[in-house]
Amino acid sequence: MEDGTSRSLSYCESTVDDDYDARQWDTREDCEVRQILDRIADKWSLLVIALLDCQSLRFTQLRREIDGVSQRMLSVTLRQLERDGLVTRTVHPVVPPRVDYALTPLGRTLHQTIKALVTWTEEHREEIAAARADYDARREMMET
Amino acid sequence: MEDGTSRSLSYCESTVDDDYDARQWDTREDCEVRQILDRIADKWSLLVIALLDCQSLRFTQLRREIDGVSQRMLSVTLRQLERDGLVTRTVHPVVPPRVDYALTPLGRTLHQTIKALVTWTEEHREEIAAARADYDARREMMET
DNA sequence: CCGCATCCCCTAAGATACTG
DNA sequence: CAGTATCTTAGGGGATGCGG
Repeated sequence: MEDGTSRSLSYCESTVDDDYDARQWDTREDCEVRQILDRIADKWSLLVIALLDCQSLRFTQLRREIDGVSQRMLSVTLRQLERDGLVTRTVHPVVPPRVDYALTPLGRTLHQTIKALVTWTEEHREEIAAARADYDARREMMET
Repeated sequence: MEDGTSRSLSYCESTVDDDYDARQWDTREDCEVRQILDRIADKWSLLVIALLDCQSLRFTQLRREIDGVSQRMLSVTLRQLERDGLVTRTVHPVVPPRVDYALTPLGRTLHQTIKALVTWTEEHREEIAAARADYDARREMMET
């Protein structure tokens, strides 16, 4: 886990307590936290995890539920989530083929957090819509 | 807000309480929740909000903190966050110019949720790393 | 038929240079 | 210093193919 660099401030819950630095965690692009964040904060990953709560869903079901996803991106996203140990992929050797996707226990812990994000969005969408309208109106004023 | 379609299940906090359907919210691509989610779950937006906790930061400070971001994407991201009412942009008319970015009260409520996501990532990064190694090892086995 | 992998195309992100 | 304008590149969408 340790790399050789001198800047080893990765995830410092650390000694500094009252020094409220913005960077409490490693912000380097190649750091593990950033990589994982980039993955789970992904547009499609988020939706997949949000949908796979308790139930398991088939590929086509997910495709139907997640409006706008291409089969390629869904495939890639599921593969990545499987690799990260967040989703299980179960192939049923039947005709026509049937593949079920479900959350792992680890994925289910993440689901809680994701759900909080979705809930936040639902609760504040009107405020955001208002802010956007306000911003756009202001800009229109400036233009003229 | 209402569109004419019959499928009006957008954001049903609704009557159903124990019916645990996967799709409790509108999954349509053009729906407001999806649009906002795509914005705040964005790679760079997430990091900006995570960094702007209590303090305000200047453009260049953010650029330094967020390793790997281009000035273009940082600029675009900040503009979007400002439009969404999550971030304030304060221009100080001095030479050299100074622009401070800070979270709005609304943005601060989102920060809590974002922080939870970062915390989750930090807490489970070893599990994910292990899952990845396991997955890769398996695939290597299959190949040979 | 379903679940993908592969191809091609195009938009959108990244790097660089330039301006108020 | 804090951005915009320009060019390049790579990642995502759409169609096709194919194995099961």
